[in-house]
Amino acid sequence: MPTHVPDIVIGRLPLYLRALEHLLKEGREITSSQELGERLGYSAAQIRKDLSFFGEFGKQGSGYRIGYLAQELRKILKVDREWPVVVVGVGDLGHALVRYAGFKPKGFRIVAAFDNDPAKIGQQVGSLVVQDSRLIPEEVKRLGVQIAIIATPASAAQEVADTLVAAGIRAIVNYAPISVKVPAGVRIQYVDPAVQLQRLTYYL
Amino acid sequence: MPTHVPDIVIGRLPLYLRALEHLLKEGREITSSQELGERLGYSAAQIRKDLSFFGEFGKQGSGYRIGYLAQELRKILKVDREWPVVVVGVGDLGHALVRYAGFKPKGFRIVAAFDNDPAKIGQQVGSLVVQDSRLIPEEVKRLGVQIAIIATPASAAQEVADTLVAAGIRAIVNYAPISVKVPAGVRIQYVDPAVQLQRLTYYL
DNA sequence: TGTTGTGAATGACTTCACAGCG
DNA sequence: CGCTGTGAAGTCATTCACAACA
Repeated sequence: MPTHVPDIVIGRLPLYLRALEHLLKEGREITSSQELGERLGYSAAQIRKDLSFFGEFGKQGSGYRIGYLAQELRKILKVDREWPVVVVGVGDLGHALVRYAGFKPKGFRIVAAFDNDPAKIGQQVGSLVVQDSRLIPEEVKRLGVQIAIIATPASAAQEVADTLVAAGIRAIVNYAPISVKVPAGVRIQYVDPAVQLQRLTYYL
Repeated sequence: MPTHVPDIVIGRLPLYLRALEHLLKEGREITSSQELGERLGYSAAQIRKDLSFFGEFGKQGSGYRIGYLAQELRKILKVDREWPVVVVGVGDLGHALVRYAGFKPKGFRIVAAFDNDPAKIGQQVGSLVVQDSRLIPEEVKRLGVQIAIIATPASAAQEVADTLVAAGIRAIVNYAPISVKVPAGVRIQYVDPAVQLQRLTYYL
């Protein structure tokens, strides 16, 4: 429905949702843009403006019903369902992501893990068995997966990304420390642990 | 020297540095804002403008000497040295971060790991032994650490952040799925694996 | 010629401020 | 009365476009 929503707004919505879920867990039922903003470090106006891209969710004078707004945000973000996700690269980081308990309650389930190291293929990780990377095309198609996490070394990331995209993947979170090229229409998010730290040292 | 540099510019510099290091590894000596931009998905003008906050690093007609520009960026970002870093929370994710090989070449070394779980305290992780979280204040001071990574559950993150800040930490990367309050002057970066995924589903 | 560095122009995002309504 | 939703204003970021120069 919204004509066009800036990426930067979409990027904040999961944070709003996360804060609402925490409030709910505290037993709260109503909140305000003011309170949300204080928790998250955004202005109240920012939050109201962001939400206004999608509709009217609050009540003048009282604020937002937390459960309702959370559910609306889940719908907007399409996390009112469970998305299957594959992980490629089962080193320490990939291993941790495959076992990460935080995905399930947020709408994601890791359904397959791949590696090209014969020593890792066949190993049990969480409830999954690591599969040969050569099976990515057929498994991604078979499982109907659209989302992948890359956790390989930098040297493998571009080739893995190409394979994933060819197999039908349309969204990638890349933990490998390199930028990869993907065709228009494929979204990608970067998480390089070292880059996160390097964004802080300037200020020290 | 620069009057004031927007955070968003600082946030891109580590990506420029990373791309330059990859180019160097490919044996290249010279690059251009054009080429860098194509690799990273930014406009050439963006890159030139960003660099112009800090000085003049290129040559008209030819471009940038890669090794030189990389070294200048390291100086600007203050990663032309090795920063000690502590990790709090040694679950799967913390474990992977403590052992992550990618920090060292980017200017960081994990010098201590803490957890409050008696089953984890005393365990060897990489070259470190997990210490009791109660030792954070004295260890952070003793080691002179200014940077911390939080990889605890959400429920512990605020208390851990408070302890870290009180101990002298001035920069935090928070992998816990919650926003924490820190006093002005303490910088914080968030990496919530589920949020990264939730930023993608909207577009599917 | 090719590419930088940079003011000027454009575009995008955030904040303001208040009408409107519960 | 308090808080939302939202145009308008203000601020910040990006792109343009070109002089300067190797």
